[in-house]
Amino acid sequence: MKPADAIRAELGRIALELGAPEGTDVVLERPREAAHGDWASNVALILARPLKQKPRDIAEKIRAQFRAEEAGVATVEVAGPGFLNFRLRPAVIASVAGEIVAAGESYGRSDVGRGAAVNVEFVSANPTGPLHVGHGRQAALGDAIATLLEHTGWDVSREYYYNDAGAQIDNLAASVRARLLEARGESAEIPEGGYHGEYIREIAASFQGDADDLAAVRAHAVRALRLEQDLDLAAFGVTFDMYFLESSLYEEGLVEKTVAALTRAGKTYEHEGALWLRTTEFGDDKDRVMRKGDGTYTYFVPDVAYHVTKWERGFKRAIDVQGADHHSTVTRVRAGLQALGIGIPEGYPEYVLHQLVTVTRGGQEVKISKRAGSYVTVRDLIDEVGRDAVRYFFIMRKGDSPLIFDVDLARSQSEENPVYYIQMAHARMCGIFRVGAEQGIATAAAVDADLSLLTEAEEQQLIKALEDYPAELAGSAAALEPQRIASYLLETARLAHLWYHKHHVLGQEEALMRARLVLARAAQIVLANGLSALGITAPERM
RNA sequence: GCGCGCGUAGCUCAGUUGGAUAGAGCGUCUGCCUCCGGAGCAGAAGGUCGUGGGUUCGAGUCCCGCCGCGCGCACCA
Repeated sequence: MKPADAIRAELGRIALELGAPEGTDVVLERPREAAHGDWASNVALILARPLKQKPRDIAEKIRAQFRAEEAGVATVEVAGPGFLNFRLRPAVIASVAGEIVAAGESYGRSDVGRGAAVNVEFVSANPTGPLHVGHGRQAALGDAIATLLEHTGWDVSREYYYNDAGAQIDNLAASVRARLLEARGESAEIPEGGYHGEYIREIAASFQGDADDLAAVRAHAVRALRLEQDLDLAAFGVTFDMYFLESSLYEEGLVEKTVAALTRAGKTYEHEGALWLRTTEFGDDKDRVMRKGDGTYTYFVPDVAYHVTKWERGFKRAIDVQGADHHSTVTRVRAGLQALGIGIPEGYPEYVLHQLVTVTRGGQEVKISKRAGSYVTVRDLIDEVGRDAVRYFFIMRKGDSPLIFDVDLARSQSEENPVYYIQMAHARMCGIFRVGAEQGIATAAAVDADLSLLTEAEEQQLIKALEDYPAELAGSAAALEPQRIASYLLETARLAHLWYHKHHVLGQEEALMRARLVLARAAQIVLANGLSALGITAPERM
């Protein structure tokens, strides 16, 4: 049993004895001030109201009844308005290092998801050009969220939705055709809203067939760009379980079927030649057109049909990672799903929206890529700074905030670069074992070492951080916020560097060295597990 | 104008879902150090958490108003 669990159990027992209501949540947290101990609890403050007593009086009673010895606690203090501060025996803290080494790769994982199926949809770019940095942010966020969910017991399916049926695909086809005609010596204009990038010329050049056969041009262009995007994703190391084509919704009649179901449910009406959905019944500020006067559907209708398939495919949760410029779809898609009245939960799907990405080099904003013309591509970034740095930078800020991608910092091999700093901490831990082996020292991180020797302040601090990893992972996954793990890793790396610089492992007296080897291994494991949850490699040397 | 998001140290940002005296890195200042791996360590200065109210034992965190910035407001996607 972990130290915190022992305290929690003891607090729970006493709370019940004092007459606390059933289900009182005993919360333990890390005090901000080190002077306040290793763990603190606010139970006494929580119980003040139901017990109709002063918080400090309750705290005193709890302190009096607390069996410190059994819980591994050295001191219990009542502080401030009624907090209980606990200080653990150093040996109890140190013992955690052994548990981490014993758990290894599985350390930090949990089973809160109980194997339930979750669909995580991300990137979902239109096949009209190479992936841009916004897609990159989605790829990094989506993949990390998916992995975090896997590490907390969910059965995750990564999905990519190709909008291959809309007007923008017509623009793509027309753009390529314009280049084809141009090559044939005819004057041709890229249409309004068309695509001007260099890649359009490349696609035109690789087209073999009749330039007047627009359907063939279109099919060729979509195929070429899907391939292109696959290469972008491969370079990023992201793989999907499912690629879903918007066009298949039409081919299989699912759009029609959804419209019919909505009509049958009585949630639609005809007005001025169009078919409307009563989205105002579900929180929208005005009703929305589903079928336009020309008989075609507005974009959110296939989106609703698509999400119905997610539900019908058995996904208890669906998470969509999108740019914040799409936030207007949230209400509409959810409204459509609710209007169907088929038991889909209200918050389905969940959305993770992110703000814009700005790329800077030398302090100046970079806007242009050679091939894409008007925007920086994911591939440009990966080629320049590497996959790991791109991933870390894209998730180190919460999605709600705009992201500035500093290329100079991302490629820098210095400790100012957070990715480098974290990976370096991992490599250093590995280095201890490598150098030890080279010197012929037995460096097995044996869990039977006497861990009570790990009493230095830096050691205790590092171990406490390592102990927090499972809770950080669970919190990060629950909130769908990978940046928490990014921050956590940075702080943990800092503590690992600090310890490494101050206290040597190799060359110490045997028993102490054996204990420190366990700590080095524990730190290595946590850093590696955390990096892997973010889709970043943990090099053994750099 | 309406909707969503953001506003925390000179700069870049954390802030564990409402806890105690709001933190880190960079930069600045002072003093050490040259170690398994490229520098690091100790300390200092730096804040009205945009602003004004509210909720309560307690607010950076929740609610309302205002200011500023971003995004979206189509029978486009």
